[in-house]
Amino acid sequence: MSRIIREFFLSDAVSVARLLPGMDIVMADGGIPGHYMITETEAYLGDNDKACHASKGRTKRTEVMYLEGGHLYIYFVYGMHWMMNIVTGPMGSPQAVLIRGVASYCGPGRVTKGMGIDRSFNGEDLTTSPRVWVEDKGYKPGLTTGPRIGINYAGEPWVSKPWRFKITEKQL
DNA sequence: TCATTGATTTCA
DNA sequence: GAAATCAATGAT
Repeated sequence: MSRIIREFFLSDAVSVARLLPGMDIVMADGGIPGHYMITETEAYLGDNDKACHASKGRTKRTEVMYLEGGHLYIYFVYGMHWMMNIVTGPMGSPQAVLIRGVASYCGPGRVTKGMGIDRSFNGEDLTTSPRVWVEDKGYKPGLTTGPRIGINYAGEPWVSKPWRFKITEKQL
């Protein structure tokens, strides 16, 4: 096992988002145990990025994004779906990588549902938590980049930033 | 394509 | 306190 160290998560969100696809999220206790390969991510650059929740200012919900990289940011949208993000960058820099997809699951809402994640994982530290962490399996998949989804409200130039990263080959 | 859904945020 | 918002999904 090779848990990703904190240093990795202290990079900027775009760099982390590029490297995460192909790695495994390992769920131990507290959720549905298993390995979940990340297949799709999106980068959110906090204060610079109008598409990021934190760009509007620090609130109770977004304050997790201001922690240093390696923490989970779990939040609820549309009354149905939990979204899973990994905070990146140093303390005080609200960046995060949204996990849009993992192997065997389709959309972002399904990720957390399938893994059994709930709000108790908000603020979880991936570098020290005994129940969830990320492993690098050494798999370097081909990646496709594209604009992010569901952020039209952010306006240009954010809507067209190629900050979405997806494994080229269809995994199932 | 459209209705549903509920935590969070914002306004009075 | 009450209303509007929203990084989506599933049914139609």
